[in-house]
Amino acid sequence: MTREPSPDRVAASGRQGATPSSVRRHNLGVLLERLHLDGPTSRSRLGAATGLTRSTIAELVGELGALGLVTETGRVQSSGFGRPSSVVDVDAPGAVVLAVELAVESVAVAVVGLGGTVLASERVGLPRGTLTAAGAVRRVTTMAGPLLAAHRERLTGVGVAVPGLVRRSDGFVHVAPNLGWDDVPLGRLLGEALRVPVRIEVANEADLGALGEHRRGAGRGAETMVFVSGDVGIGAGLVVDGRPMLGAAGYAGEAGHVLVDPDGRPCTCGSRGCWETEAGEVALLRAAGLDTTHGHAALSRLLVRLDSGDQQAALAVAGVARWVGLGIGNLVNLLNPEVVVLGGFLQQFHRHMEPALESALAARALTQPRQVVRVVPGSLGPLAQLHGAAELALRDLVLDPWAAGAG
Amino acid sequence: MTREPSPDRVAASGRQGATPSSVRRHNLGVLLERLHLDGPTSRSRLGAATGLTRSTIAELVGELGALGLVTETGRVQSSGFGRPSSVVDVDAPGAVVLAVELAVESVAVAVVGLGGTVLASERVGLPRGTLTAAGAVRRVTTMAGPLLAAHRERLTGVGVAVPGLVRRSDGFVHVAPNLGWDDVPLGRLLGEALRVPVRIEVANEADLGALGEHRRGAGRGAETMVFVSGDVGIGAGLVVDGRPMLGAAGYAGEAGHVLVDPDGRPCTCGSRGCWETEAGEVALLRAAGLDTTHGHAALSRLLVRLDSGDQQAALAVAGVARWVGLGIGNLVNLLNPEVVVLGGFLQQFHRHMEPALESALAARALTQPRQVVRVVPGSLGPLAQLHGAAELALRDLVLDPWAAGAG
DNA sequence: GCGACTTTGTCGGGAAGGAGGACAAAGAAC
DNA sequence: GTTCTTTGTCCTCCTTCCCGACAAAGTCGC
Repeated sequence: MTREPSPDRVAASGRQGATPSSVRRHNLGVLLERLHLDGPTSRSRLGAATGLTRSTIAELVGELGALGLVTETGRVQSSGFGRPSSVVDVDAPGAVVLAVELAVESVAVAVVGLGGTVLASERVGLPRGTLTAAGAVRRVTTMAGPLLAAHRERLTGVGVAVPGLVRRSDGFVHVAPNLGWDDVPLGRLLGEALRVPVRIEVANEADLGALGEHRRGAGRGAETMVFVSGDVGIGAGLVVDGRPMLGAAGYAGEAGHVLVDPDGRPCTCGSRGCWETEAGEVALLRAAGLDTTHGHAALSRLLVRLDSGDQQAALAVAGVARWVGLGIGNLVNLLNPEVVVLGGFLQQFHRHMEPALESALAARALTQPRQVVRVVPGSLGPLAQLHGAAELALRDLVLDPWAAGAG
Repeated sequence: MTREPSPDRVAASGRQGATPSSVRRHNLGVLLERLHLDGPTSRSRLGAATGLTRSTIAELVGELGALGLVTETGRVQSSGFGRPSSVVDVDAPGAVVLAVELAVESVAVAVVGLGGTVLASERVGLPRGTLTAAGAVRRVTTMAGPLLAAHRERLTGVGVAVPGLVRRSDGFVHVAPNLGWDDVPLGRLLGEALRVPVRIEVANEADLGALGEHRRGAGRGAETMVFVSGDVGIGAGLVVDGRPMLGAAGYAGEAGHVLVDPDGRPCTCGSRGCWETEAGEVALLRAAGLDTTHGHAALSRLLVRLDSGDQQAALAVAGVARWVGLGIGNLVNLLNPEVVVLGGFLQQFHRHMEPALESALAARALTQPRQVVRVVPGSLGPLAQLHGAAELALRDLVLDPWAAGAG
């Protein structure tokens, strides 16, 4: 019987001790993470960024190359003087993941490589409220097949975004109100249908949107960021100290159900005066006098009206924008983020909402934090969640290339 | 000219590479942190917790002993079988810090050693509103002198808790509304007055209360925790992934100024309907028909009434407790903490507030998170901030014993 | 009480990884 | 073309931890 690495050694919760071999793994991870997030650089810049010497960088880059994860291509003359440094970059198709987004009115699937390169993708629209769990699994399987064809060998993970409360450990969806799902073992179902020998990570849509915008979009480089996703409901994804903040059970970021008005309208959650009842899609459509049951189509009509200078529509949007600003003020006072990134319909309507939003925010947010916070629309649009799902699925590999690459 | 450790090597923001010597520093830190937080253990348990071997533990413990930070005393027979393991513990007076709390009605100073041992402490009460910045500095200096006498040699830091917005880098107090302070360079002033050759860390009172309760009190071991400090205002300190969450500018946790009622009373911050106008000390005293300007004394009278079964007082407290619960519901929905720890007057009144608070919370918090969150009174009482200040001041030493011990 | 067994501490040898310095290579500036 | 600067490679050395053997110090069963 071969001795496993002594289970009682791993049991403890606190920080672990470091060993020479863990140093190597750490350093490989640092290098790959940097390339993955910041794109190609020279070896010398890698050295400067990590504090490692040229000898070490050379050996580490060599090992990453042997694992098929990075390539060294041309040269760059960079800072004028001296010998040009050779450029090292991730080998995008060297390790790929399948990114999936299950949304209320669409399903999207993409194959994403290292560095966040989208190698192939497809999105299909659906009438709202028609996506069953079984249907979603079938659809994802069908769509993924051809996209994966060329990459099956190098598939290292699957990431799935779902608009609901998810248990990360096994991808169990406790509830997804806007899909009408309850207690769906999505991780297991997808595993059985996809038949891929890799881990399937399921996570909340707003959390992955936050991850996507933080790594690849408008929140890039921020230490602390809040992503506010305006879909049917409002959800938030939090990034703290550069890392996703999930909460004890993974349910952090339910900003839509923060109380903003004790006398407000009843909410689907059973309470009343929740932020999303005042600032959500339904509130916006109702304010504009539009049918509240047809989502994206109605929003598009509203956008057209705004662009054509419809004063009544502008007023309706400003009224909702005020509530959006008040709610963001709450987030700012509580979390003091560097940047607030807006997703979903909040991103689409940002330029129309900005004045009312900013003035409500200025009234609510304490003076000092107000000086630093920026509220910006996301830059990835509907791809934010897919990029987040890809980042989630790639995480193990990027943090520990040797362990993940060997497996 | 001696070469500094090459500044451009440290410039980068990302994760740094590891070297053999950084491994040693990391491991020393892991060991000391574990002893500091969890108290005395056997060498073998240290090994099991950190994943390091006996040989390594022996050498590391030896080095920590040589630095005067840990001691090996008796033995313990622990698990019956086998040779008893010798017990290793921090040497409490081996490294001490000065912990200071500047509050609205008192000033407290303590000398705290490794492991959180309070070696000496003193607190003096003050009439509300009489503490000037100069007065605070003078008083702290006077109080610290005799307390420090026996420990000056081993002083490694100073931590200061202030009820205001503080810039951590240099201890500049932007504003402390309840002290009536604006733009006070407290860090510099204390440095000039105390004349100690160590770093002076100034931080927000609620942030340090959170740190104290997390390391030594009711939040021990929690990965995610919210500390709600009910003083004149309401402030929160957040712990995320076991570490303090400060926000981009260090102003995170201003929960008192989260909007809970658009039609609420005007707040000192210039807005209206903030949580603290409905759930703060003033709201509580007003609801009970007491003078709102005498703080602690009035609160004590109210507590006496409650204990004597005064129905009117109980009703007034329940009314405020409802708002406390609603606000905590917001924090829970947003952050999904494992535990919410109440400090200040919220701790004192917890048993009287509990029913109304819990029922309001249950109505607001989403079902799922509600299953796991606990709302408990702090266990350190007025010492929470001092313990937090001590932890802050000891942090550098605990994380890197060699570097800090050598300095 | 005595031996068997178990766990812990110590010591010496070994391995892994990164640092440092010498040297060659590759361009820019003059 | 020469000089200067920076980069890449190679080799040796140093630090740190691991491993295995052995001694030490208890408990348990008889």
